[in-house]
Amino acid sequence: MSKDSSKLAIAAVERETGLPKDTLRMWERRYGFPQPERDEHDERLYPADQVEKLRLLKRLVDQGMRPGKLIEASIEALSEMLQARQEQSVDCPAAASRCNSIIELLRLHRSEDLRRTLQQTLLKQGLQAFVIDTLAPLNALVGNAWLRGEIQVPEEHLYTEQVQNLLRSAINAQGGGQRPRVLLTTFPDELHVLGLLMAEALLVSEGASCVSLGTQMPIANIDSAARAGGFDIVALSFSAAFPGRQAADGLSQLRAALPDNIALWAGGRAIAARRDAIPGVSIITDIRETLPALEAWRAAQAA
Amino acid sequence: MSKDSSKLAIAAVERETGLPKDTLRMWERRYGFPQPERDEHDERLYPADQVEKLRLLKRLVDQGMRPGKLIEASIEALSEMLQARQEQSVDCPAAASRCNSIIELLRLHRSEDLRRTLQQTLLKQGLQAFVIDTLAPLNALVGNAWLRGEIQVPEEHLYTEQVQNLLRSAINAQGGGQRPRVLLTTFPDELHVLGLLMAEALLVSEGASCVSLGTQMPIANIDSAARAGGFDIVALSFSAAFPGRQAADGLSQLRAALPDNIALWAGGRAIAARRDAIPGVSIITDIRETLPALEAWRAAQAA
DNA sequence: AACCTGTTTTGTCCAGGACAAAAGGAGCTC
DNA sequence: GAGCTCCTTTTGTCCTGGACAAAACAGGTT
Repeated sequence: MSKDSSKLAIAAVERETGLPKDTLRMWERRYGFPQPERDEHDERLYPADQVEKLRLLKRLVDQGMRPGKLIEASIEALSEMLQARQEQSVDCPAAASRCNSIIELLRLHRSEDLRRTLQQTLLKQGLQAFVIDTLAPLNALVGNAWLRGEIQVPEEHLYTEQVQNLLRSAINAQGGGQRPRVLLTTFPDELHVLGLLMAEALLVSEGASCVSLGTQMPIANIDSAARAGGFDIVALSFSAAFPGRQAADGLSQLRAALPDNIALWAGGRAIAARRDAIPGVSIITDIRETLPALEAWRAAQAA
Repeated sequence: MSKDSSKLAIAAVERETGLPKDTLRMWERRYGFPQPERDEHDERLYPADQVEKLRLLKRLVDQGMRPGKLIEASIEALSEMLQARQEQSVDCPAAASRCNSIIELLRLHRSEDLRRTLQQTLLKQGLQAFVIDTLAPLNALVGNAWLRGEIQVPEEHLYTEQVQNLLRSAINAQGGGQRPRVLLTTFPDELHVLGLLMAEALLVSEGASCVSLGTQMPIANIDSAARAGGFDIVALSFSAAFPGRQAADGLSQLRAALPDNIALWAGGRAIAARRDAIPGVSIITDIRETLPALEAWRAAQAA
């Protein structure tokens, strides 16, 4: 056997951890970690435990820690630091117990029960309350569990799939809609779709006419699509992991390109953290503010 | 103004074209194209027309052409070569006219009409016929139009979004299901989700119990999820763009990891092209074969 | 606290060399 | 002519080590 799949090549490590090859080499050069073995052609081979540590490092660095301070810590110490970052637990106890039982289903891979529970909760609460009071805290909990390594890739994907099925059913069932016409999408490096779908569900349920272009839309295309489609509002979504600076730059650029009569909304964690406002861009720091923002737009139009 | 956004840095070109930085530098070194300008710090700045040519080159290379033979051709010549690649048009004329009118809606960004037309077609044909006779040829046409540059990123995303909404509604409406239990997903470099959803829709409509993990699942996770969930079948989807060799390697590896009593199905263009069978893997060369394959599995179990 | 300003940290870029993996082609056999 | 093996060319990815901008930090001033 020539290949040992427990040791990964640098390209595989980039895929698995999200750390670019250049950064992996730089850390090795500067800090002495990672210290991959070499194959017979002098190419790096990363053992599984180093990849695991890199994964933890990446998560902490994305949270704002500096790699130089973390690099010597053990896997256990890094795990604990991630554990400690479970701030902002859900405030309402009823919502918390509801969410925890759902997470439990997820952890046990009880996909059919998960589907049914989500569906029943949606029917009981109605679409708007479901999105605001159940999905929003649930997303945060799943995100935290993921950061802490309590759930793995399959659980996280399963969750995303189930929620997508549910939200897209709800959105599809509404159809039509009047003003405002809203174009929803994300910037090129943003892959998370749930924030977008939650916003779309809320807006559609209030009679707005929404078109989603999904994730990863280049700025020039957002601009041209918004003009061509006669939209009133362009709404962007940013997950917690998105680099705040890049978001601010892109928003300024898009704002400059769009005509003045098209509003620009931006929502999500990456944006909420930055206090510096961008002129002409409405910042939606919490999903709850979506509907009031819609009200405000309609009121302004009536005047 | 220090930045001219019509010239892109190398990282942006990698994002826009999908060509890795290393490859961009190598082509420049070897073939003299692209020949980006440099900014004041000697960093590459790619003009928009070179980026456009790179985009066309990437598409042709993905189709199997060699970069060395194409690199000197003009943008117009490359466009024509992509035009020429519109083989395998839809055989049934009724389906063709249906599909072309849908593509026309897409091109005009008539998203609401598009949604309504798809929905009506689904109701008229029923789920199975809709997937097989409408979506499958439509996917091929949209893919070709995309390769030829007749439609842009926003149109392609809009199409994907609308079809996702529709299919996920249909899947979500069914619920439950009996044996076989099927786990659906794709390998790590595969992002296309529509093939997966189409397969899921077909299987669910015949009473199978499906769980989708979405796209991009590492092989080790597929294996563990399949064992933990008590699945009978693992079904993988490969789009036309997926490198056939990587698919074959991954399938062998997964087949070796999975216990014998879990079947492994693989479908999609990348697989259909390779005639060499992998022992223990069922190749589904056409979406139409999905339901017969299900029949066959049930018949084998009854015996 | 809010605002500058210099310093340190960190990531991305560059050049040019090397070589494995993939594709193409030539010659052979059935 | 299809299928096979072996050889050549093409192509992409990896390597090293240097450079420097951009971001984060720290310290002093208003």
